Amino acid sequence: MSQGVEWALHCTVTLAGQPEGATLLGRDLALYHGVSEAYLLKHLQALVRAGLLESLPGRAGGYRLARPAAEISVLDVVTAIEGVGPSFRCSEIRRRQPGATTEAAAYRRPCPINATMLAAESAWRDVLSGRTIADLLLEIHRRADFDSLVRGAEWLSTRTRN
Amino acid sequence: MSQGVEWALHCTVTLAGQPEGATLLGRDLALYHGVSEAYLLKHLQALVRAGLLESLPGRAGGYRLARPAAEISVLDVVTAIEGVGPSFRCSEIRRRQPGATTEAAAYRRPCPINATMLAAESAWRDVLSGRTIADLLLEIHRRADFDSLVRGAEWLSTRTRN
DNA sequence: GGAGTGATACTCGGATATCTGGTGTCCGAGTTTTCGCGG
DNA sequence: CCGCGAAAACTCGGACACCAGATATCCGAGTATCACTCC
Repeated sequence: MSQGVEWALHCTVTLAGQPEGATLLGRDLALYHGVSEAYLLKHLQALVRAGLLESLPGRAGGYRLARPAAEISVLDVVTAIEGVGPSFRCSEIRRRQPGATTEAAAYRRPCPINATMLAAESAWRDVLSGRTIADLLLEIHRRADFDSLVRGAEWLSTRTRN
Repeated sequence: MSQGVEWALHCTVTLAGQPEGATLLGRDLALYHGVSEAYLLKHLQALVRAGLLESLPGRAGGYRLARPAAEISVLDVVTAIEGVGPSFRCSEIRRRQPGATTEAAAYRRPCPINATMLAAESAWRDVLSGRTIADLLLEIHRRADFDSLVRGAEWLSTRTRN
C-alpha cells in the first residue's frame, strides 16, 4: 500500500481540526508532518479530485475539507489515493485450463477463489468505511500527549487562514 | 496485490485435488493453468519455503502438498507470496510534527490512524484464515461445470505421478 | 481621500524524471533413471 | 540372468534482466493582494 495513504489521512485529520471554513497551505501541511511538499501536493490533488478536499487557488489559497469530517470515512481517503478497484484481480485462468467449456453461462458465478478474496476485501472495506475522520480526530485528542497536542495546535494556529 | 497470489492459490487447490502422496510437475501446473512455467516456479518456490508444499528433486521430482488441504488456509498461501508484513506501514510521522514530545512513553499506543488500518487488515486476515484450501476445492467441485471438471481431471490424471 | 488599474507575489495543478519492487527468464545443483558391462 | 556402476536425462533452486507503478520534482495557469495613478 502506498505511503501516500498515511500522509493523506494525517492531512485530512489535521484539516478536520481546523476552524470551520479555515484553510491551510499545502506547504504548511508538509512542514507540519515533516514530509516533502511537492510530493504531498500530488496526493492532496487526488483528495481534491475525489471531492474530499476543497482547494482555493491563488495567493490566498489553501486546502480545507469539502464536507464535515463526520461524513468522510477512512475508506474514502484510502480509495482516493489507492484507487477504487479491488487489490486482488482475478484473471479467470480457470477458463484456460484444458477441457474447460467455452459457454459463458458456466462462468457467471465468480470462482470460489476470487469470491473468497473479494469477501476479505469487503470485510476490510467495512472496517474502514465504519470509521470517519471525525472519529480519528476525537480519538487522537483523547489519546495523544496533552502538551504535544497544545504545541501542535499553537503551531497550526499561526498558519491558519481566514 | 501480486498476480502470483492467484496462481499460487489455483496451484494449491489443484494439488489438493490430487491423490494422496501424488505429485505434479511445475511444468504441468503451468500448462494446466496456461501461465508461464519459469515464472510459476518462482512462486511455487515461495510456497515450498513457507512449508505449504513439498518439492521432490531430481528426475522423478514434482510438487505436492506438505500437509492436508484442510490445514492450509487461504491466508497461508497469500502471506507466502505477499509476505507477512502489513500492507499499511505507519512511519510514525506524528513524532515529527512541531511540538511533539520526545518521550517514548507518549507513543506506546499506536496512533489511531495506524490502529484503524491494522484493524481493517485484521478483519481481512480473519476471512482468509477462516477458509481452507479444502473448502475451496469442495466449493469448486460443487459450482463448476461438470463436463469441464471431468475433462480437467482426465487431463491431470495422465500427468499425475506415483 | 477614494476608486480604478496594472503589476506582482504567491498558490495550486498537471506534466516530467527517477527508483524500487513485481514480472519474466535463464542456467546450474541435485537426484533418479537408464544403459552398459562384468560376473 | 543378475548385480554393479557410471553416464545421462530430467527436475527444482537460486541468480540475473526487464518493466510498470510508486516516488520525487519542477514549471506553468490562475487569483488575491498591493502599489501606484488619477480623479
